Amino acid sequence: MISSPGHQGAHVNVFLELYNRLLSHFGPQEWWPADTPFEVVIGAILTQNTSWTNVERAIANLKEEEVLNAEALHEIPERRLAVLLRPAGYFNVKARRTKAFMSFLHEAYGGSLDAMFRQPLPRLRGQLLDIHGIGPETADSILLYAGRYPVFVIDAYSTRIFTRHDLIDGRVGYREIQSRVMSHIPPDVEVYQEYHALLVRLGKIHCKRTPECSGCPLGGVNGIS
DNA sequence: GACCAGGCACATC
DNA sequence: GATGTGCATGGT
Repeated sequence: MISSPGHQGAHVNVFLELYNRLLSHFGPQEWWPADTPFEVVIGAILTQNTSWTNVERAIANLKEEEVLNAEALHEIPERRLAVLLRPAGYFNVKARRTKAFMSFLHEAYGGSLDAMFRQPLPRLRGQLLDIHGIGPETADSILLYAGRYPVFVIDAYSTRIFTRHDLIDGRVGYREIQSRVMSHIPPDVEVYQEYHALLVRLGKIHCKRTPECSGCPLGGVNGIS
């Protein structure tokens, strides 16, 4: 639990309040579900607009074929990779994106994730965004969960929850939402990881389509349930 | 059978 | 800059 610095009545940090309530209600989520940082990176690409259970099947295929490593994934033909990625959906797209990342990793860092993660945050974030198929959420997931950089990940769930509870304006962009959150939460890798995971946990069951969102564990955050 | 899932690139206006 | 569309499997 994080305590709010200026907790003197009128100015409550609603982002912090939300985090504390989620943590109390659900407990630690212990994300990202992966054995290695490399697996986090690949999972981040594969989970784009896709349920995690489908990603798990594709990851299992990669492990089965023993290609879930920097060398083998760089060598494997895109066509054959696509077959293994089939259960994750968009398999042709994701095969291309995975190969694009592998090309970058080898050309820029000799295939070494450790070397890549030695780069300063702004530089590496820019490099990741330049890779075909890696957008803001995928880049930030890689940075936070694989590289342990203190960046907050914004996704469809967090956007919906923040909007629904009136913590942000519904139409602002990714960077705007991200900076809004990060300006309210001290930079801490563990907290950022946990917060994002908790938002996904909540988003799977609430803040979806019904206006009432009955039974929401957040109750009165920002006066809105 | 419709709708959804831990996005992104690209075309068009 | 905003909006629309293709990409694809598997669960509810």
